Amino acid sequence: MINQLNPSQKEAAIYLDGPCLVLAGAGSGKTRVITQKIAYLINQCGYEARSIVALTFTNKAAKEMVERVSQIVDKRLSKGLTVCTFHALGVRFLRQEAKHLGLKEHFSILDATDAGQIIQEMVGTTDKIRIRIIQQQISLWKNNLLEPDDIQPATPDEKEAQRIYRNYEATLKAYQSVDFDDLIRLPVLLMRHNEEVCDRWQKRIKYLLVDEYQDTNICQYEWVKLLTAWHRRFTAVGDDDQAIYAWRGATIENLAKLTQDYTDLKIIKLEQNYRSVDTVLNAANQVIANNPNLFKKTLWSTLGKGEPIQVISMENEEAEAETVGMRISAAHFNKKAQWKDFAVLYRGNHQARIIEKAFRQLRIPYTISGGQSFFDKAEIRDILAYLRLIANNQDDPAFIRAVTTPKRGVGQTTLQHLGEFAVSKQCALFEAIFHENVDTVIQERQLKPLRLFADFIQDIQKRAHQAVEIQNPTVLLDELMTYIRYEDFLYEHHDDRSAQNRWQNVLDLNEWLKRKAEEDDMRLIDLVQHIALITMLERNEQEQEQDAVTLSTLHASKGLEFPYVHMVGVEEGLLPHMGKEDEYGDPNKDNEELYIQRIQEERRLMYVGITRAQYELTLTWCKKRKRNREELNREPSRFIAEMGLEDKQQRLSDPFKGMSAKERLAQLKQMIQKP
DNA sequence: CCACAGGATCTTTTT
DNA sequence: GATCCTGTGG
Repeated sequence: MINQLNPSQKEAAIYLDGPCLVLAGAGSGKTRVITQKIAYLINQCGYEARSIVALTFTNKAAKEMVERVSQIVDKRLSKGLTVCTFHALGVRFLRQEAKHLGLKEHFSILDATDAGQIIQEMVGTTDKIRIRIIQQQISLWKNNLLEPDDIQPATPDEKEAQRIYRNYEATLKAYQSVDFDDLIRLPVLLMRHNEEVCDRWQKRIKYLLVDEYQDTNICQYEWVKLLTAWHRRFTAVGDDDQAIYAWRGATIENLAKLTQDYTDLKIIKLEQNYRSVDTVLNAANQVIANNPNLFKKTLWSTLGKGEPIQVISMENEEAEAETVGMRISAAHFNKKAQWKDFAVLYRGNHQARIIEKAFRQLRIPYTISGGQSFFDKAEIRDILAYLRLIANNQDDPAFIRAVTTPKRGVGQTTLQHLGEFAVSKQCALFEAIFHENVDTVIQERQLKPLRLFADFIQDIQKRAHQAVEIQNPTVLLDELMTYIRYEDFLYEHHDDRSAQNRWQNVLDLNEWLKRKAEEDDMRLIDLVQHIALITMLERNEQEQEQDAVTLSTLHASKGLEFPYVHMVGVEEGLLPHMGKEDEYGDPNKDNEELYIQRIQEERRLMYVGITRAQYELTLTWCKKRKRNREELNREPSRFIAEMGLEDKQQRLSDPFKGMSAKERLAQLKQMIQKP
């Protein structure tokens, strides 16, 4: 098995003497190295699977890795192997060590939306931009392992944010909740000042592998360092040219820091690309050459020269979507390629909508990867609020959502009274209902629906905590659905088509929960925490192998590859993306250093996009694009110039320009007949 | 005191 | 197109 690797890959896979950094260019087979290394550890070196941990950033990457490991390692031997995201390991860690942090085992995990709402109340404003800024600031502080007390506020805004941060922390504690950042931060804090816990985890993980290392933030760096401090055996795999999560606190400096912190660090470069033809690779290399880089590397491949890259200018975004669809359609028939050989990549999620519309009209099957999460849908959040409340009745946000959806005669004012009462009694909203003096603030008439609701939740709760065999999750879920009459609720509030759609989502969620509960032998309440980390509903095996064009954001496309790639909206302002000038603070003062760094990150994003293509790459940009109501004139992205496409042949204008629907169709037919 | 209907306002990227 | 916010009716 190991023999199928090239010399550098092999070296990376079998190096075990100490810390190891693998600098893996795009398409250089880094997943292969990681999976082979895991196999090597288990098959050749006698490591127990349970003592190996591999960390990724996305569930998708984790899932793929699990699959690939299972192909090369015997099932019995790979049992107990941990391959998951940083955050998922964080959940596992915190559940196990909850008591050391004054946290209950079934703490809630708040997503960004929940956190935003909490902050909104504390700031006392509806200004969404301001809330976002504060939320981001707090998140950044957390990712840099800064406690409220560590912060020396330089501006009034920062002082305000610090105040909120303190307040926010206290609120989370009261809710028995943690946010996404805490899933990494709290384990670090605990390991730092609890020797017993620290020791236990250090000895439990005998080998650690980290994927996409360039996307780690300070907190994650520290966690890796702590977890491996005892044996110092780990492999980090990354590519500084593909770092695209600085906005989330990730810092490429972590790669450099590694060389400083570990003087015996073994650095291995993977430079052979197994994915792309020369034209694609050259374009990628040319673009990224405009960025400074930490480690010099030159990608090469042996897949041949390839077709020239095409750049097409479009009149507007409708034309763009339609033309891309038609080109894909034509290529699908001409090249006898499958739909799934094509991808359309874009900067922002909102761009997907118009492409979807065009694809539906053209009858092109597609799947959207990334983008709006299944778990962000209102109906899903509703159901999850119930589950969260059942798992943790101190979760006030979940309580508020559940008790008001569907409406059961509990409104704003009642909740406000209950809230004030709960604050005075220092208890959760849910607990306040059962407080003996609650009738002093809430009239009997308002109290009745509250009590009814709380009794029901308590009943389910009691049974949900029992062992799996006694109380099947299926029974509890079905009972919950029946009690809250959610299907009726949906039909009362939406037209039939929409309601049916939403109800189907709920059924899908239920199916998923039931299946998962059975697979992993878990109780319903144990599953709730895992859901918080999942962005997309994992489809069944058959469904995910369907033949369809992939629509994806550039961010979500990392790690994927496609024979034919279209990147749309390659325009100044969109890629590189520019924030609104008048957002906050003055744009002139917006310091230059920051601007340069932002452009560099956008350039890496462009690089990621280009390197997704195996054989053919097409870039499109629009001369006009609608933004809100105004139609703006646009210019091609600077990155197009940077690719150094001198050949004028590569620059085309929309082949369907100015045509009527009928003419376009005729043109398409012609394209299909004549390659 | 509660619920709903219609209007304005967005849209970077994600665990 | 979807979510928030506001004003009006039950």
